[in-house]
Amino acid sequence: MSDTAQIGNDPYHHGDLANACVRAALSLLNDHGLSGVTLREVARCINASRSAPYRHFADKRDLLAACAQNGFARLAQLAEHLLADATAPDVDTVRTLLHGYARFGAANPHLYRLMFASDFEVDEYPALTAEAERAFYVLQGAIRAGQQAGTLAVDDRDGLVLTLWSSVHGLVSLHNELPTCSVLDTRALEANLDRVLDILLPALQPAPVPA
Amino acid sequence: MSDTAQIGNDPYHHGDLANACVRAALSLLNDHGLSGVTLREVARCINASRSAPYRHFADKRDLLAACAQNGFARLAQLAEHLLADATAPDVDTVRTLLHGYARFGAANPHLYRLMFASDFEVDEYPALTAEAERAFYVLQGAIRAGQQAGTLAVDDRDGLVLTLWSSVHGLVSLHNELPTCSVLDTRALEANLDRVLDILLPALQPAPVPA
DNA sequence: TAGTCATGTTGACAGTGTCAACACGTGCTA
DNA sequence: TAGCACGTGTTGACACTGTCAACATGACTA
Repeated sequence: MSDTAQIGNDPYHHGDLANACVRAALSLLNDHGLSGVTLREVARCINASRSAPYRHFADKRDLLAACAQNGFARLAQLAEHLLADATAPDVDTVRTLLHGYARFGAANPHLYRLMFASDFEVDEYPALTAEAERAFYVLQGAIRAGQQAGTLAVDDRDGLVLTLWSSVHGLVSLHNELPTCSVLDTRALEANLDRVLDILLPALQPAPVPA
Repeated sequence: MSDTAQIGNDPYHHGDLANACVRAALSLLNDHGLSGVTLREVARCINASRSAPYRHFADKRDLLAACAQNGFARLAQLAEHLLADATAPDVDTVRTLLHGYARFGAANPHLYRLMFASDFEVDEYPALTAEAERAFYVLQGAIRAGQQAGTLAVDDRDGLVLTLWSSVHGLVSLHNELPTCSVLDTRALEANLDRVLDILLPALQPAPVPA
């Protein structure tokens, strides 16, 4: 049994239609927003017939869930990449990580909204939820590693990671959805993110070694 | 010129169809989510014809924007109510205010998503954006009043209000959209909110008077 | 009294998600 | 080697949607 799909040889059978659908949908989403993502338009983009996607996705929601999962996967990949060579993460490492997160959200506003505001039920799409966790685990793991290495302070207030996560997500969401809101003070996303992190990250700064 | 619309006397003219549309749409949104809001279904709910809403709303987006604006108005009203008899807001006042905010978001998840994730352009719907600001002004005003009254500490880190707002909004969003996410630790929204506020609000606690 | 205007209705159309029925090609099996 | 089953892609069809033009209704006004 050959598990390598043949591509291009067969004018009738596409070869990798599922991935092609996701890529086309992501492209439409990025260019024209959610309302621009149409099963028929997706099919047109990949030169397939209207209902070809139905061989690979139960319905439109199913395709959109695959797009959201792709987004979470890329977000987690980005986070992992930003931490690749940080054996002892410090405050700056965490700051860099969260800036990368924010930049991803700002660069892909429609996808970000699909990921975080499309009520895919958990039991309906467990793989999606699992993928969504990955990026969080990267942050949590980095903080734990830093704390073990002594490059990050141990903070006994157990809500710090939750607060970090909530505030960064909330800030990205506000910037994407209500960009003129006065609380944002007409500043750029990353400038505001620094304002937020200046408040939250000192708690992770290790105390200087006493003389 | 009588500005009081007569209601019910005329079987042909409705009298207050615009508000009836918003109410019906909000009800459908609450009960069946955004996909359950259909202009035709809205019209059915209020015993009007398919395209009656078009006399009061340019298109479906326009009606949805009115729903979102209604949501922001009610949110601001709630915040103002919670502050009604707080002449000198203290940390507990702020905490109560933010709990009210969170409870509203959790009680109306579909509406909350419509309010914060539906890219209504600012120049397209200036009234919506203005209404969205109101709730924020309530928080900001309360904090300033408390600082003037001495019941809240003056915090010179100018991102504190932004951090509060972002983290509460982000937390509500996470709870509504990814309720099983491990960062939420299977706790209830308001329990998690307290975890977040335990980290952020001490900065607003006035120092005890030195002996 | 006639007419103007806001408001509500009906008919129509293109576009959409979805499904059943059919077509194609690959690989297994008798 | 012949036949068949199955995964994959296509076409026809249907109900539903947003939207608009044309028309109806009734209240106010010159």
